[in-house]
Amino acid sequence: MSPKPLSGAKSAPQKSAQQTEKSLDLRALQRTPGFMLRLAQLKFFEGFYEEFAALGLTPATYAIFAVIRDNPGVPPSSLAGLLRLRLPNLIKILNELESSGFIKRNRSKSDRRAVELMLTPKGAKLIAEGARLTEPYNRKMLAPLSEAEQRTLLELLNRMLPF
Amino acid sequence: MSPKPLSGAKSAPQKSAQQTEKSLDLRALQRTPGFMLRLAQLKFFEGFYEEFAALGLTPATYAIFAVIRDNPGVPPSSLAGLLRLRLPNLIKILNELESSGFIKRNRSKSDRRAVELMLTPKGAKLIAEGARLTEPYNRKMLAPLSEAEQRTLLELLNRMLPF
DNA sequence: TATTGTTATACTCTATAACTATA
DNA sequence: TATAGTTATAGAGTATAACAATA
Repeated sequence: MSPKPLSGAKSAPQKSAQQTEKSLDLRALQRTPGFMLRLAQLKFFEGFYEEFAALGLTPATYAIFAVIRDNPGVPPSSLAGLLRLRLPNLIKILNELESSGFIKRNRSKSDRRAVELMLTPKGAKLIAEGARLTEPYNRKMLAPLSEAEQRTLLELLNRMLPF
Repeated sequence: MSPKPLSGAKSAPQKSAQQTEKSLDLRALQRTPGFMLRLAQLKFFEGFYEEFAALGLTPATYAIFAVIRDNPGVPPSSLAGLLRLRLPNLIKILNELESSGFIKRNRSKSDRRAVELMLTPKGAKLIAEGARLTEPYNRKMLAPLSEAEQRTLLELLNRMLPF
């Protein structure tokens, strides 16, 4: 199947005047996976802020909470590597989450340099509430695709990445 | 560029609380399209900077050049809407591209507020050189997928978005 | 000496308000 | 008055360097 045609076809050779947004030739960018991925990611992030604003969750904090929930004791360095955040930038977020009472830092007994991250009950409650919004949010974002296509998209993204 | 495994890869077994990066449970995030899209986009952008650094192109300037090339006379407002950039941020980039001699601004005859953007020969040459790198770059980024899967991914992304 | 976490800081990207010149 | 473009500026997000504590 070929990429969906534009809302307006390429306007013939050239009018010397300006183009309106609807009649632009965007085919080159539509065939550019990096550009389309950026637009898709923007759509998801904008939708996320709308959907999760009431809980105060951002895409970054949602991911942080989810990883700590599923991996209690995970150290900041692993978390940073996984989420593709630089450690100093993650530390700033962790400081806020800890001072707000959502997470707790324990020093490892076996290596006192290491930190073990845990959710507090307050943090666990927050991510549980967030998780309840996740399915309808994803469904809304992926609405133009059938359920089979949604699964295919997710599978292809996973295969593209070194997980 | 991939998150490097922590060097603590000693054969010593881990304590119950400590998680190494390799043994983390990431299934929740792997099932989260927004997170996977972010990782995929990061991969494409990092690869882009490596591949196009010699030309001085960034993902943003590449897209700007491509749209002006295919739509000479396009106004900044349409370009911004299309690329999901705020107009003031686009203007800054356009100022640099113009003072470097890659693009030209013409005032519209019919509406003297409006600006028509064009590539200079220097700009046309640059995007032509960039376009030659595009196919091998995309192939490299999408290497884990078959060609049919690459087409499917692109089609699904296009269908997800309001083009 | 090397590693984990942390602080400080700079740079890029993005967002908002206000100004200009035309309409 | 409204619109296209522009400027100035503030805020996120992201990057590197250096330090403290521990190994």
